[in-house]
Amino acid sequence: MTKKREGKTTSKIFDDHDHGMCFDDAIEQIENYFLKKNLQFTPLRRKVFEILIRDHKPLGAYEILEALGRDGFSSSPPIAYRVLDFLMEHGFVHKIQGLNAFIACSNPNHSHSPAFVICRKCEKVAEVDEKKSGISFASPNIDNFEVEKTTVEMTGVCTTCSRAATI
Amino acid sequence: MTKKREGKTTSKIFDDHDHGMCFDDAIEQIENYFLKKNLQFTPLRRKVFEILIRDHKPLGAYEILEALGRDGFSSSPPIAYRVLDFLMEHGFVHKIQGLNAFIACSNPNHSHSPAFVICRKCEKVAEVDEKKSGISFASPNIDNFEVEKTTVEMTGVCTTCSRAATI
DNA sequence: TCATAACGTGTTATAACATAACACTATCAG
DNA sequence: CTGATAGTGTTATGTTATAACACGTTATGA
Repeated sequence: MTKKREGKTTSKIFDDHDHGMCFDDAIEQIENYFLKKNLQFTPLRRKVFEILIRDHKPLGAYEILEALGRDGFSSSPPIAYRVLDFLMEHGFVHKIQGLNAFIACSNPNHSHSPAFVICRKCEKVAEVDEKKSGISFASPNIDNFEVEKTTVEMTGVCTTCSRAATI
Repeated sequence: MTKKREGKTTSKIFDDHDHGMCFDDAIEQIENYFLKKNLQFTPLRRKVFEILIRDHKPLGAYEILEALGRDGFSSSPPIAYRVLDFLMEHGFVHKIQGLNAFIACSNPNHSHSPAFVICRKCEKVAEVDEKKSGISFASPNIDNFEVEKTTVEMTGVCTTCSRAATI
């Protein structure tokens, strides 16, 4: 058994969306995207994305592999890593560095450099928009260094977990 | 042999400091800090810090272990991880999540939430000040979520590496 | 039509990163 | 002297990620 990655929270940023909506929308969006780009949205790729969007929480590669195995797919490590790399390239999945875990993108429709809010107790993660969250990178270029990718993760304790701790 | 982590750059942010100065200063600062806090700056802890500040580049835990071994210290994994945890707790070492590597802090004297600029070719890393770099977290609290720790890493290609590629 | 190249999936093996659990010593407060 | 704490050491193992190669399918195009 791997490390637990579960929990609940009522903090607004963690669940301010209709998840049924989110799931259907996301599938449709990703289908259209790959159709338009002439890329294959194969059963394996679809399944991996569904596993991630279903729970809408970060999953480790080996958790994804277990889920694949349960659903009759091959479950040797390169399977998951390859598909995850592919989905990340196209912005439908992000890696949470602080958890060595992967999460489906919440805003695949607009290009963005996402920031993540992570509860270190329940490990729930919210993807927040740069603008909404008040995070900003004032200068995209730092001293002629061309930034290609930014990782922003904010770790703390969500309201639910902090309330639970003081009861 | 582990992955290579070396390279050169002339990008200003990567070497706008006097390294000899930096080394001596850093050692003095950390000594004073632990003295003041009544914490032990043991030979092992000193050595790990020296290894990191010497090169002033990110090193993996196992690279640090090799260096420890060469210098006559024990080199089983927990040795490095424990000392690194200790030094990180006190802000003298940071972990670069994107590289699974550790680097000596460039500004141990003032509390800060550091941001890192990482060249994905030479893997050189610069620690930049939030203010100087134009990075800012406009709101420390997001929807009642108390942020305890932020990870900010910007990956790209430094001027030296991008010049080398086009020649 | 038959190479051959590109892609997607599959396999085995191994590398790279990190921690658990316990042992031993030294130091220090009571 | 005794027990608690801190620091280091050890063995073993857990967790995350990639290398290298095999095989089938599909598209290209000489």
